[in-house]
Formats: sequence, C-alpha cells, structure tokens
Amino acid sequence: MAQENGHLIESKALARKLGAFVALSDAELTVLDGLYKRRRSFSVGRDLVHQGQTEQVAYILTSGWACSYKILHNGERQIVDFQIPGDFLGLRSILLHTYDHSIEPVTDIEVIEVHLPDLLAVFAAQPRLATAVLWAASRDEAMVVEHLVDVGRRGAAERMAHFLLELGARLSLIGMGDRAGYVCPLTQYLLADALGLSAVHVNRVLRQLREAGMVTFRDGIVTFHDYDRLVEFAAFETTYLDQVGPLMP
Amino acid sequence: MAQENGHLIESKALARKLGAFVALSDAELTVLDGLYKRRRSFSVGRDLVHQGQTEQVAYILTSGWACSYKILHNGERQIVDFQIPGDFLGLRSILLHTYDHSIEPVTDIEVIEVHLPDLLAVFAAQPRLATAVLWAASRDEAMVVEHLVDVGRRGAAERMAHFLLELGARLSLIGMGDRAGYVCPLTQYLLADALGLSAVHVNRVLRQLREAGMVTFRDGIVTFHDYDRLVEFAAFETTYLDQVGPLMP
DNA sequence: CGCCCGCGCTGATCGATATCAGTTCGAGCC
DNA sequence: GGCTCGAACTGATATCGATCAGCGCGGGCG
Repeated sequence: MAQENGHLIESKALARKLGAFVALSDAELTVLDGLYKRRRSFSVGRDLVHQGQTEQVAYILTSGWACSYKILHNGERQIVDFQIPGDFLGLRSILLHTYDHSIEPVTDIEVIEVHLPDLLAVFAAQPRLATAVLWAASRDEAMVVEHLVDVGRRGAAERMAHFLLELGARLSLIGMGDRAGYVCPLTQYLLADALGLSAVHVNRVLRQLREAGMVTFRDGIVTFHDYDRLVEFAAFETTYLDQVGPLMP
Repeated sequence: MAQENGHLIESKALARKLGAFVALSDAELTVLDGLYKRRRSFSVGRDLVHQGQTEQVAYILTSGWACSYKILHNGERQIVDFQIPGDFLGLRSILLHTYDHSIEPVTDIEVIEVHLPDLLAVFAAQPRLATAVLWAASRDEAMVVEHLVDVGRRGAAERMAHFLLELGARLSLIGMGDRAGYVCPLTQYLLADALGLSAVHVNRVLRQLREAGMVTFRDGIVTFHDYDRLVEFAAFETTYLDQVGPLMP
C-alpha cells in the first residue's frame, strides 16, 4: 500500500513534466507507470555510471541530487549539469550506446532503473510518449546550451549569479524553491567544477555577491536578497525553462 | 527529373544519418521523403531565425554551412554549434515552442523547411522515426556537451585543436574531409565566437599549432600535418561521434 | 585607377582568474 | 580532550588571454 503510494507520487513527477508538453491519456499514463519497476539507491560519492560504460541502463531520479560530468586527461573535470528529482539520468547515453560521461550522486539518492528495451517498448506502444521524451531531451539540451554560454562568455560573478538563478527556477518547478531561496547541497568545489572556475575563486565570487547584497550561499542555503537586481545583473532570461501549455492536445 | 534526383540525393543524407541508428524500412523511407517539400535558399549574413521567434519551423541543411548562436546583453555572442549538410537546424526550438538562439548562414546555403505538424505527423505514422530523431538529437547534445568541456576546462590551444579535430570527424562522416584535412569556410572571428576567445588570440593560437607542425588553417583549408600528435595534444576521443550499428533492427 | 573594407596578422600592455600557501572552524573519532 | 579531515575562507604571486593599437594585403566598387 505504501509501496503503491510511492509509485504514484514518484511517477507523477515525470508524468507532470511530460504532461506539460503533451496532454497524456490514461492509457499513456498506464504505460508510463509500467517503467517504475526497479527501484535503487546510491550513496554519495559512488558513481552510478562511468564514462565509457556500455551498459544500456538509464535512471529517473526520484529523490536527492546528482551531477553528470566529464573527466579530462589532466585530472580536471567539468560538471555538465546537476540533476534534481524528476530528471532523467543518462537518457542521451543509452541511445548513443555508450556513456560519454559519468554520473555521481551529490547526496544519497533514490532512482528508478530504466532499460533501453523497456523504453523502446513504451515508445512503440504509445508513440506520443516518444515525442514527449524528445521534448524533455530538448529541454535538457537547452540548459546545456545556456551553460555553455555561461562558461564561454560571462565573467565569473555573472556566471555564478546566472547559475544560482537557473537552479532556483528549476527547483521552483518541482516545489523545492522560490524567489526567497532554496536548500542547496552543493559544495564550493562542485560549483567550481560546474562553472569552470577554481574553488578559491568561487569563494571570492560568492563573497562579492553577498557583499553586493544580491545573494547569500551559506550553510547549504541559497538566499536571494534582491532577486530583481540579481536577475538584472546576470541578464537571466527564463524563456528556455518556461513550460508553455501542451502542444499536442 | 533533375528535381526528382535532387530529392533522392538530399533525402539520402538524413536517411543515412538516421539509418545508422534504426534500420529504416521502405515505408519509413517514403514517409521521411515526404518531408522534402519546401526548398529554400539563404545567403550569408541573413539570419534564418532569430532568438525569441515563435514561428514553428525548422530546417534540414542540404548544402553549405550555418551556425547557431546566442547574443548576450553586452553584444558579445557565443556560437553554440556549426551545422554542415545533413544536420537539423532548430529541431530543439520547434519542440520548445520558442527559439532560444539565432541561426546564421556561414556560406550561402540551401535548406528544406520542416513544420512542426509535418514532423509530428511523421512520428505518428512511423513511430520508429521518432526514436531515430531522438537519437539524432542526442548526438547533437553530445557535441554541445563536448563543446562545453572544451570551453570550460581546456586551454586555448587544446581547445582549438580539439575543435578542428571534431569538425574534421564530422565532415568525414559525410565525405567532406579526411585525416589529411578539409575545406573550411570559417573566419577567425567565427572561431573566436565559438571557442570563447578573442579573434586576436585565435590568430596566435593558430600560429602556435602551425609552428608546432600539427595543423595549418590557411586560405580556408585545414591541413593536418601530424594527425596523431594533434589527437594526443587535444586529448581527442571520438566515442561520442562514433556511429555504431543500428540498435533497432 | 584608387579607395575602402574585411580579414589575417603582430607587439605591448592590462586585467581577470589560477595557483600557491596557508588559517579557521566544526564534525567525527580514538 | 586531542587528532584528523573536509569545507570555507584569505593574501600574495603568477599566468593566460583580453584589449589596445596598429600593419599588410587582396577584392570589390566608385
């Protein structure tokens, strides 16, 4: 019974996300629900998947935070994206047959395991779900693109501001944040690897933003002091995150 | 008749690309071919689509080069990716309902116009094509991710080397390049906007690579002098570009 | 023909961020 | 209580790439 409820609550996160693009029928929801079979847990620090791995498995994150990253020859790493509940982990990679990145839990996490044949079966049974997943993948790509712009063309402070705002917007969509702030388990080292900065500089930049009265990130909590000025400073635009109404009724 | 042939040749580029993921049936090929209706041309410098535009149209590039980019408040821009024949233009954006970037021809180009309803109709008629397009989108995303790593964590010279190698690999797949080199219409300004460098520094870095005897980019031609050493220097890995055999027979 | 103008190219200087080398603080553990 | 360890934090110095300020060349055009 509790298990049943767990199912419903968790599958809702994904269903709600996809439902924002295509209005899902009962039949489609049922098929989607069929994916929620293998539940697994991972603890912080132990990679879910590793760069180069060819095992064809992806995950749907149901609780906790994760990050996907690439390791370079010289040992440095670039974090590509953080994932929060409701997000896919490794969707791109099962289709490409090989993981081109690693995925690490940032906190202890709970996931649902999804195998490629299951996913393809879902697409075959309910073709509109394939379109919906394509939409979700496009949304992920849009975030990576924005991240690229961040790293390529914005100064360290704007970059940090933009990142904190984007994260806040994403968390707001799943009810884990608002314009006041949010709880954030990321360390300054993780921020550095994500933003292409050194951990030392992350620290200085956070101080700048704090002293400017715009945002404070301390003790795992991000607090927006002056949301509008921060948005202005970071030139933050939300179009790429907006959930417009369903395109396919 | 010539028109007919043009159809066949052009649709082959996309069909071959998608066929690398799913083996396409005659019925699927026919439906795919139905997309090739509206042919259009654009000349260099005139944007195909502009950031913020909500018109639901995408393109398939049949000849020439294009680039997609974002403009920042301060006037700088970041080029996200270059597109070569066979690539989609704006696929992500029609699904997201709004263009989050602009697309500009780098040379005079020829494209096929694709409207969202047509695409959705194709998916409905032949569901496996939706999966195939999802795969193509994943491949594009993998390239953006690699680009992000480039800009975030590699020095200017490695970045340039990596970029030239990746472009070469992509061109090889469509028969427009090999390990010796390729024809490349990009200016140093375009390279700068893509790599997050200044045009001045692009020039210096190209000189370094040339003087190191690894690669020369001059008069619109990229020539690899020592391919293996360049691969080593750039820590270039092709896994994310490899076309493995069809996953869905 | 001569004039621009875009593109490639270069030296000198400046500035943002990395790197090095620490300190402090709190949590867990013997 | 003292030890260790990880995260946050800081000052001093080094470095990479930006910026400024130019030159040369070839092609298009008045």
